[in-house]
Amino acid sequence: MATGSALSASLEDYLETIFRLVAEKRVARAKDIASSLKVHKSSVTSALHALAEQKLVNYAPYGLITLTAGGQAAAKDVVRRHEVLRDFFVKVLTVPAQQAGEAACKMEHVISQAILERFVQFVEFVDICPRGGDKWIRGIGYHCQQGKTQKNCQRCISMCLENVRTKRMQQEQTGKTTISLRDLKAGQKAKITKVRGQGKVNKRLLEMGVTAGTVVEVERIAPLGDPIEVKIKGYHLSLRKEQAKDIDVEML
Amino acid sequence: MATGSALSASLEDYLETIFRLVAEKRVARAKDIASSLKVHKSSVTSALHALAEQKLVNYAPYGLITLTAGGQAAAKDVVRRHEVLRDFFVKVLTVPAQQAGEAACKMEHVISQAILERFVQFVEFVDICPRGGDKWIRGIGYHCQQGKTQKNCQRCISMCLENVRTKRMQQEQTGKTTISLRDLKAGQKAKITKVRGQGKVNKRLLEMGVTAGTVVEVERIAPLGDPIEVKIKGYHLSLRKEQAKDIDVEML
DNA sequence: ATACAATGTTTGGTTCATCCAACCTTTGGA
DNA sequence: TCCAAAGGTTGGATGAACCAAACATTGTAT
Repeated sequence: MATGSALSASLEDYLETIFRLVAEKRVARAKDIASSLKVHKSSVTSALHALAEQKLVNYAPYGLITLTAGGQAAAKDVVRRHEVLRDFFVKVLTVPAQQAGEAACKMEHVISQAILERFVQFVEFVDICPRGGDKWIRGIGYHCQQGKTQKNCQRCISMCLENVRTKRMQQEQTGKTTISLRDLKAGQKAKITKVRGQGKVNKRLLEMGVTAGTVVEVERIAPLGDPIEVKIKGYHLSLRKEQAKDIDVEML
Repeated sequence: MATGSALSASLEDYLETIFRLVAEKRVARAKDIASSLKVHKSSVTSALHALAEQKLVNYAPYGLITLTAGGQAAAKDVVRRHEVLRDFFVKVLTVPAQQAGEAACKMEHVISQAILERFVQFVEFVDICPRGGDKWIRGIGYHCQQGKTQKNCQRCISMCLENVRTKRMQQEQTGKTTISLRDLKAGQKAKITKVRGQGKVNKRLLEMGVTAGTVVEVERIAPLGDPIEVKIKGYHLSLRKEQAKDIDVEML
């Protein structure tokens, strides 16, 4: 998290691009970085020098370009800001994906930590609160595109209320509302109710934002069910089945 | 709107500051601009040269600093971006006013038109939709501050529904749901249902966003009820009583 | 009126971020 | 093996944004 001295917007862009390229093609080449960022190749060299000086990339002339541990962390932080913003634009403001990405690209460098967390919490709240939910979000979409509110705005609430009631009934029928994170399927969302693990691993989880009340979304589960990829507070996290077992959640 | 060539973030800041200072003290002095922006006074001089070259400020060495018509327009645009963002942060994300202002200051330079309008529409939607409203917003505040959802989230909906019903009954009792913008009091919000005026004045109104479906908020009414200051889509507008008479609205 | 303090401008220098052109390395064929 | 092209680097050069200190102007207090 603490990346030392603040990076310039430009260097953050380079870092982010290298991160994406490495994720995509295993290595980042100066030429690709240049064309991604639409700058001259010589600009890439200078940026690389600057990043190497701050120990964020492993750089040697004509050599392969990779991120150091610190660079990885800094890049992930930038990527997270990007994704949180893009998610918010797409999911809440219903902006087309491409536009959302472009906007996120610029805003990611200037958004403050506090506001960013609020965006995350906002999305979480919409997920959790029965007055929010996807029907409401669709209502926003309609409003934005048509410039007016849907006629059935009121009926919408009744439907929503009914949904809440139905869900509660289902929960009462199955008897338990709390299950383990391990038992979720890909794509499902849930709210964390308790983190039962102990020790330093647990502490690391807490630092990453895995705390009671947080909304977690399962992104992918590896073939044998072991590394479980989840998204929490805009972060992508990879959990072991062992860890997931000790996290209690409540379906939304 | 069309400000010609895009201004740099820095020049936008200077423009905005000059605008605020002029609004506040009638003249902008280099020293005040410098202290507002926390830059050296010599930087102000160079910025002023750049702005004068683009015909945005009236500048003569040692002379008074004022905005040209174009500068005024450009500055208003920046201020609008600032205010829309700040409003969103404060009203929707429940960020403390000062933080919201600081964040808006940075983001105002990089936000795209499209996203900005979405922010505006979002706030409008929350105003209009019975599922949104201030109770919901307070719910977000609670969620953000406490990290968890209010227990009475469901009860909240019922109350909201009741409010909607009550309001509808009130409207039925008074018999008319549509009144003139002229009849609103300061602080009241309403949704425009029809713009009855004609001619070029009307066209200008339409261009400013005074169209059916838009939410309007009365900010201030001058002593004799004539210039009515309203806020529409983040813009501050000053309307003559004559014009306001021809705008039909529906109380929210 | 004059001196001077407050304010504004110029000049020279720094740091970024970028480009261009010329110059090196590397690498994959012929 | 050798060499060309593809890729990467270096060394200016530019322009934006800034600062510090020297210099210029203005208005006002005596």
